[in-house]
Parts: sequence; structure tokens; C-alpha cells
Amino acid sequence: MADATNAKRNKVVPDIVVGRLPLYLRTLIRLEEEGKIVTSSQELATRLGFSSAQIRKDLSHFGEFGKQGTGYNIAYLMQQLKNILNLDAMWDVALVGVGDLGHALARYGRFVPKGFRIAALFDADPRKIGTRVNNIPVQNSEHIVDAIKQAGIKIAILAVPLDVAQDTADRLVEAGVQAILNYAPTTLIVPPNVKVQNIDPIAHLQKMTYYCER
Amino acid sequence: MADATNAKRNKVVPDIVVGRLPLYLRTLIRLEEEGKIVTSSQELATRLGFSSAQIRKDLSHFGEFGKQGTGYNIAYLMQQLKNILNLDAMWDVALVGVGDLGHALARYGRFVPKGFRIAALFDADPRKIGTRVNNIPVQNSEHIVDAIKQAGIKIAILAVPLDVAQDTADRLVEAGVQAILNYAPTTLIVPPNVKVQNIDPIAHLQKMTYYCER
DNA sequence: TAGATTGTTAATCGATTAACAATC
DNA sequence: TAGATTGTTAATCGATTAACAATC
Repeated sequence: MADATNAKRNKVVPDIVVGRLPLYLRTLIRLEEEGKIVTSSQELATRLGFSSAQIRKDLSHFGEFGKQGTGYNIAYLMQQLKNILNLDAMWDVALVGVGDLGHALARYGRFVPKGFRIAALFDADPRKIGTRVNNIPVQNSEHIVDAIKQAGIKIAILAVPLDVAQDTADRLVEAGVQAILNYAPTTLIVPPNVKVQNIDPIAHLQKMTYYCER
Repeated sequence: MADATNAKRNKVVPDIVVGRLPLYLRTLIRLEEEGKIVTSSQELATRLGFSSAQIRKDLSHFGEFGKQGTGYNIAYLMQQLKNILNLDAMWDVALVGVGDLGHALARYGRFVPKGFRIAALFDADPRKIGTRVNNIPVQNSEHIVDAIKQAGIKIAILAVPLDVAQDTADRLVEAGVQAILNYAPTTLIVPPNVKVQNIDPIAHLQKMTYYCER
């Protein structure tokens, strides 16, 4: 591929920069909803609480998307970011663990419009297996490796109890999963080619209480 | 207060360091559950995927907690970290928005053992007001400012729809909330003395798809 | 004692920002 | 044109790591 975006793909982009791209995308969508056609690094910066230099610098890792004196065409930059983040087509996602949290995630309406479809549910509880959540059948997690392989699923959300989290992650890796959104409060050990993002509300709260006064 | 921990409180600790303390605490709890009495920066580092130097350096911001040649007494370091993070007593938390996610959070069993008690629920939906979730009554969010003030609540979890997120945050701030765990996919604008932590599964997933191959 | 590990220093590494030429 | 804003460079800022004296 010969365009600027992909020409720069070979250089390593800092992970912290990649992590900000979804926030840029989110903000652009918002601006578009407000009827705006173009924006600037300054406007994005104000919305996000970043510096405008950071936004320009971040984007410069991937190409040139703006016009001097004018700024960025919102629709164009959105499309470019979606392309960079591999969001051009829908991703199928496996959700493992259909407890309260898994249930809420299975019904979460924002996944599909943002490019993610919960395509398979797994649980170990025989009472849940065979039931449906949001019209998706809950499968026996004993068959998780084959089922995920067969479906070609590359992304998983892990919402299982702590004590089976690492074991489940091992099986997801075995099944070819490349990205795990981990809700279990533990550091998963996975091969370097597998990405993990952790969501732990307790850790977030405990970070903030450092600054809190009673 | 005269101990080493608080003597160092005056110097500004980098926010990124504070954010790692809950992970240290989490790992120490795990080690204690495994029956260990002492640990080392190296052991913690291996569990967390950090460097041992980083762990020693991070802790050094707050005092001296280890013994050369021996390492750290787990119970002692746990207690110190809890003290540093203001986790010695239970924090009351207000949960705003009792949708699927709010419902799951209200029933989440890990808050209490980790020092957080969901003490009040709020929702704008008349059909939900007056009902109970996990035996906590859902209050009318019209009265949120007074109710939170009266209860002296300093921490809130925001699980409301995007379009009312900023407005709700404004009211939380007005009510004296110092920390907001924000599940709405937007950057909240709050005064500098109010801490916000964002949890957005979509942003996490989109960060990982950058590295994924179909 | 010998071995192990801390706490700290200094060096390294990486990220952010200020500034500005280019140019729309 | 005049004003605005980009993309990039270089400087600054901050975080991480290597190394080691101190010492348990």
C-alpha cells in the first residue's frame, strides 16, 4: 500500500499515541454530530484537555491529514483514523463469563455502532449454557478453543471470576485470540503478540482516594 | 504526623506512580493469600510485568518499607499502601445511573472488601425511582445534590447516558464530590481539585485493534 | 561471613511542548 | 493579501532503568 498512512506503518508508533487515537475519533464523531465540517488541533485539544501540539504530533506519526490555515476535515480525519485503527469492518468479539457484568456487556448497545459485535458468549455454569442473552446463545466454555477457532474470532472480553482468569486467558490465546479486554483484577500473562487491556474499577477508585479528603 | 510516609506527602508524587500503587496492593493481597510472608521488588515485578527498579523507586516516594537482603514484609507493606491510598476506612460511593451497567456495578461484590460501599443510587427514570437494587433504594436524581451533600459522599460512579454525563458531573461537583469514576464515553470538564478516571471499553478495544490482524 | 536485596544516584530513554517556517 | 493553522524541529520535561553502596 502506497499512501502516506501505510507508508508510516513500518515505523513503530508509541503505544501511548495509539491509545489516544480512539479519543480523537470519539471527539471527531461528537463534532460531526454537532454539525461541524472542519476542526483544528486546538479545538480537539480543548475538548480533550490535551495540548494542540500533542495532537498534531500524534497524527504526524501516520501521515498528513490537515491543511495549513484551515485545520482538519472532520469526515476525512475520522475515516483515516478508522482505517489506521482497523475499524473499517466489524470485529467479532467473544465474551467469556456471563455474570452480572458479562450480562451488562452483552446488552451494551454501543459496541455495534463502534465496530464490535458480540458474536459468542461462553460460561461454565450449566444453568446458563443454552440460554440466550441479547439473543446470543451461551456456549459451554469447555468448548471455547474450538468454537473461537471455528468462528475466527480474534478479540475477547474476559469477565470471569479471578480464580479462572489466567486459565481462561491461556485458552483464548490457544484459540488464536489477539486482543483481550480483561475485567478480572489480575495481570494476565500472555505472549508478546497478544494485547491485553485491563479494566479494574477498584484500581481506578483506589488511585483517586489518594487525593481525596473525608 | 511524623512518620516517613507522611513526611514525604508534601512532595508531589507523579500521578503515574500513584496509579501503580493499587496494583502493588492487589499483588500483595494475592501473595498473602498464597501464604507468603515476605516478598521482594523482584517478585512483585515479575507478577506485574514491571522492572524491580521501578517498584523500589515508586515506593521510595513514600518512605522506606523494606529490609536489605530480605525484602518487604507483605502485611506491613499492605498496611502502608492502604494508609497512603486513604483506604483505612470505608468510603461511601454514590452510583448515578441504574441501567444495565449501573445494575451490575450495584451488585458487584468486590467493592466492599476493597473499601468502597455503594451507599446511594440515583436515576432519572420514574419507573426505577423507589425500587431497590442490592437492597439500596434508587433515589430521584433531581435531588442528587442535596442527597450527596447530606450523606457526605465524596466519590461517585457515573453510569448515565452520554448526553447527560456532563450535566450530571456538574451536579456531582456541586455536591462536593472529589472523585468520579466515569463510564460515559466523554471527557468530563471538572475543576482541577476533582479527580476523574475514565472507563471506556470501546476505547480500549479500539486501541487493541490497531495491532490486530483479521 | 556470604548472599541477597534495598534505597538512591546518575544515566538513559522517551514523551511533551514551544516555536516557527511553510502554506492554505 | 492577512490571518490562521499545519507539520516538524529542537528543547524541555519527566519517567525508567542500570548500577551500586549500604546493610540486613
